[in-house]
Amino acid sequence: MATSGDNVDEGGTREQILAEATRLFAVHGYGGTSLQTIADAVGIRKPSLLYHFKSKAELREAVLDTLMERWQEVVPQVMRSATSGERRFEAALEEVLGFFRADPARAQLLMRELLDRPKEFEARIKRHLGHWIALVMSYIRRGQEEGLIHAGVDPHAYVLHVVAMMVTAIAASPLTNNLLRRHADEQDTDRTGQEDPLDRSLRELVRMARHGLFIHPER
Amino acid sequence: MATSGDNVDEGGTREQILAEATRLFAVHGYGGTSLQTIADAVGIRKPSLLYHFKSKAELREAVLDTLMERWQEVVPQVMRSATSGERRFEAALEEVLGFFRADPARAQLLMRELLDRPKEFEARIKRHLGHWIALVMSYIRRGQEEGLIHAGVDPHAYVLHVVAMMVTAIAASPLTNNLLRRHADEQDTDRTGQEDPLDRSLRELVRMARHGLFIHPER
DNA sequence: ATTCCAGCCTACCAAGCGGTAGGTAAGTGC
DNA sequence: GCACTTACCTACCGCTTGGTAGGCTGGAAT
Repeated sequence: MATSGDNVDEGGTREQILAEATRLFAVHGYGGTSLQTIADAVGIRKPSLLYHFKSKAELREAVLDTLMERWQEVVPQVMRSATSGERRFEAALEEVLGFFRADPARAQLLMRELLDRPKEFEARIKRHLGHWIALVMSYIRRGQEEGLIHAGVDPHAYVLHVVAMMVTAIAASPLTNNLLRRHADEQDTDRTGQEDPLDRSLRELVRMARHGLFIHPER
Repeated sequence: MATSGDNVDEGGTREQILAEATRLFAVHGYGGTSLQTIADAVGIRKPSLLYHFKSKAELREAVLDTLMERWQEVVPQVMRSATSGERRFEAALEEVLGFFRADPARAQLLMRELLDRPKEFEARIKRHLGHWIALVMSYIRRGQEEGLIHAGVDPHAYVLHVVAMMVTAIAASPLTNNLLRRHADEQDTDRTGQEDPLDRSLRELVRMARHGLFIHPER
């Protein structure tokens, strides 16, 4: 465990395991990833892996906890964006998108947990997102009272849809990329000859979120 | 295999297998469902199941093909809704939502395929949805030319987001239900004392889709 | 009457799974 | 020098998995 190990990189075996497990769980799912596969990816034997994590389930917990930790680190920045000036909403939205774009495995992991363990997922959401969601909701309600936001908006349902959209858009980006690319088209949209399909997808997402919320979305 | 078999219901063993497999694949995923479990659910032995479907992979194909068949049966009605009068867009949207609400397993199944086999999923999407998506896109473009629809809308990205939203909203409904329910609240929203959270969620979804598209969404 | 075959069964297999037992080499503290 | 810990290893276990081999049964066709 010397600072410069006997191999090449070495960044702490435990951290390496977490990284590989995150990646593999995201791509193949928890049930679809064997401890053997993870151990191979790290370059150790299976029992060595079980030395660091007592069971596969514990490894999954650790992976999700790490993900949520990273999220909690970002929340303050999101809040800061959300309370500085006028474009609070959009800034916060971009911040959240940035979190998932930084590692799309996060989005895939969340979608898989939603499908595989809905009850546990719900608990985790409430624990780590409840506070943040409530804040955005109160912001929306204030906007409604001030006449800036459509009265017809259901704040809670709206927030959930927008969050779900962001996660889905990132998790589905390999597919969206291909679907949007072949329509590179007749150079009619803008000036950029070719734009990243994910950028295009997320731009439209933000536009939809804005128009769904504000009475005067242009500005 | 008489019309009224020796047991109780009997609706064709093959069809029963497909039904149970669809349900179980949706809940636990393809890899998370063993042939044994499916056989138990149907009430036969595993080799009998493999008599009807040569392999597990073939069973999955059959399940997805059946799902897509059902979808193809609905498409004409969606089109009919989409070409009758003014509220084309919303009618088509409700029709699609109805398809998934009729059996939420459909939505879960699609999300799982998206995550587990993105390439095959993309091919299937192109084959079965390509035509329909292109039609909606051309409708949007016409609306833009007529000044009814925001010029800023990216038709393709918009359609993909809305479809993804619908599927996600249905697939995540068990979670959404609980999250939205506890806010039964202070009777301030409407007149209905208690509304189905899924209805509420989908109403907001449709509202978002409408405001994201039309320049004058109210009417 | 016999043949055939669909539809189901029991019995079995190799491979892979998560996890355990127990050992070893390299440090670390006293 | 010795006890102890950390981090890894080989070897193995019980169990489940998808899939196969082959046998039984009852109804339809010849």
